[in-house]
Amino acid sequence: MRNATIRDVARNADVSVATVSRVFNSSGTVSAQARARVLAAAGDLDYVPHSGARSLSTRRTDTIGVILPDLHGEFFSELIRGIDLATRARGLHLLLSHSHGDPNEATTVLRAMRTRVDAIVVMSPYADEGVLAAALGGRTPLVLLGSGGDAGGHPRFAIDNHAGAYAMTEHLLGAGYRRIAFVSGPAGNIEAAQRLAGYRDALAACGGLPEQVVVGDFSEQSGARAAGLLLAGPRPDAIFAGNDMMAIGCLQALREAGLKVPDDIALAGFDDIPISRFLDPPLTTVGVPIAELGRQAVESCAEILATGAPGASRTFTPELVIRASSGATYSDRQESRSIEEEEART
Amino acid sequence: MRNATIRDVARNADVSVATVSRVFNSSGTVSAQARARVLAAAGDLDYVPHSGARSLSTRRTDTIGVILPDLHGEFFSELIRGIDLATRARGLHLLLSHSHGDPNEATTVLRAMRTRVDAIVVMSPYADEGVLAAALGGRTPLVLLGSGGDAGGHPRFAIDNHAGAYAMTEHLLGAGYRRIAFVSGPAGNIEAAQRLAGYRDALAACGGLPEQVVVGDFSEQSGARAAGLLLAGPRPDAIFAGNDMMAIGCLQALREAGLKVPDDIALAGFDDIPISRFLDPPLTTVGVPIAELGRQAVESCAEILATGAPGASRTFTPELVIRASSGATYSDRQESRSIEEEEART
DNA sequence: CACCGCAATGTAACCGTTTACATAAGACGG
DNA sequence: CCGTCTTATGTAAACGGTTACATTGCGGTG
Repeated sequence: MRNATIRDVARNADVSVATVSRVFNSSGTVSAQARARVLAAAGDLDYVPHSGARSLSTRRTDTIGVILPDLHGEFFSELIRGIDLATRARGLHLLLSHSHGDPNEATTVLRAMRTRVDAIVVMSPYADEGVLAAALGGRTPLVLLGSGGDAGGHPRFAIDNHAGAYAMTEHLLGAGYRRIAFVSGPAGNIEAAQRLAGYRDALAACGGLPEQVVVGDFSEQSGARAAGLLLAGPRPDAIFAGNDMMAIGCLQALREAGLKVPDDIALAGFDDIPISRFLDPPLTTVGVPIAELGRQAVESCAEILATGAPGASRTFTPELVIRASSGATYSDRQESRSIEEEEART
Repeated sequence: MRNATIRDVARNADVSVATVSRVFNSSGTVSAQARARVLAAAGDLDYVPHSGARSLSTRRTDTIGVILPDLHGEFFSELIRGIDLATRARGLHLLLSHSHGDPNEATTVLRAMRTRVDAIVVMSPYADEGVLAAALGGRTPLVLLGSGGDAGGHPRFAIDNHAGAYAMTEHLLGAGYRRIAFVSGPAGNIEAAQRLAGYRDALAACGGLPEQVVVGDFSEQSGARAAGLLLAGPRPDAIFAGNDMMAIGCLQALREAGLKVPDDIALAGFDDIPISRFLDPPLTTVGVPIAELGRQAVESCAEILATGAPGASRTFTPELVIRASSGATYSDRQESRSIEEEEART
């Protein structure tokens, strides 16, 4: 009940193993008759080439490894969806893992993945890229997802968090809000820091309006907690949450406190995860092309594998998605989603 | 710049390859000195065993393959999270793919995965299990996730959709609603059919109340569409959506129609995805231990790999999660989540 | 002191592919 | 009718591990 090997197929088809291999790889030349016999024999034996043996001799695995910081919530399911789409389109497999912020853990995961994949996509908003690259021994191509420190020559696909947060803050200011609070992502998280900076800079540019910041951890729970804290002090007239999940938490806390959004207090998020538009009120947020980000990271891997050289990095400038929660004109339907992009060599 | 091999390590540590292998596999006996030299040499050379070579000789890949029908939404991200947790805990890798309902596609995906994994978890609410098993040639252990036809001896981890839907319908009846509409999942989807049957049977048991069914496809959009249709006809006093995503779509459509939930119309969902409790009003739904389902499927794979024999199937009896959307007492906080389970040999 | 048992280690076959190279068989022009 | 080219095919050596089996050295025993 052993699995059939290429030799079994060769024997049954009355050809050599080389011919069978050629048929399965569409390489070299094979006569029509031989090909037919091989395929028939392979079908009979239910032959599938052993991927380990193949990768041993070709030094390829046709697999892309993906390491994400977390797997909670819709952001990551969108990201995985985009990644899966791209790998499928290219006939690649997808090996998935996650790692929390801990660089040691990330290193372990990377090393374990190293020999099983041809390239790795890492989203690590904490760890130093140098550490990551070192864990790979410089041999496995690496593509970075999300903002971070120096990319060290690896392609990076990120969004311009500062610009997004700046634009959103400007939008809220433009709508007349003056006491805008910000619910930040966790300390040490680079994306979170950039969003916070965008918010701060926009306030500063507007005559130095006072800031009000509460730190969360990107989860719904922390958003609810943050809203609670904000309501306890001098009440802001708008809350800008560092991501949509926290905005959802805020929304719930505000509701429980008996406040109407946006009448009593405006609310905005960041990411534009799919549910945002289904909230009540629909959430004004910063539109991030999540799935597209994943897709391009995989394409970039494929490019490295094909050409041998790392391709260009790309920073997406996110677009405001104005919905009812910020009190502005309800314009959910317009949502053009024409993503501006900006090319940049690292 | 070749990757270091076991022979390089052996040479540098002045031992044989067998000793190096023993160190890396904690097998056989190795003296403390030899072990130290091997580890030092391996560190110097940044040696990582080639997984292809290893799988070629051990016939193991230490990888679990997972095939899901879709990757949209929070249900799947929860499922993947549970699966990832379990694989990590066991030192296994996770190869992920998805396939739509099409059995041919599922077969292709399965065959492509076959040699790369030790066992496969498949969630396929459409395809015939026989087809799946055939694609594997009976050699790769298979664990099924979700309801379906005959499992053919493979462990199956599912929830009792009928019981869940029946209980929810009873709950709505108990709350006084009499014109309860059901938004069903797509035709041909077994889980959807079971939920529909549960709804029907509960109505029948209650003196044969009239049913009102609209077919959706488990997406938010289809939920919104369904609610639109229901509002066009004789208006129900409660809507029971076949999953939470469609309930979210319904919620939005109802809101746009100017109806208050639950005052004007009650609403219930199925799955208890994490966001459900953050909706306005919080959604009454059928609690499914999503991540746990994924976790157990992986554990079952591990069991097969360890013992060689397929373990027991398990059907989870879901629990009602009563929140405000059904108009009953607001009891979100209680949510005990003590999952009843039911053992069953297939 | 011969012998046994055991711990530590080495040797080499094998796992299932790919592929460089060799070979064979026609086809064809001269 | 013979080189030469082309096309089709076969042979065997990698690829990098694991592991059965052989070997060595040593302490303990009768």
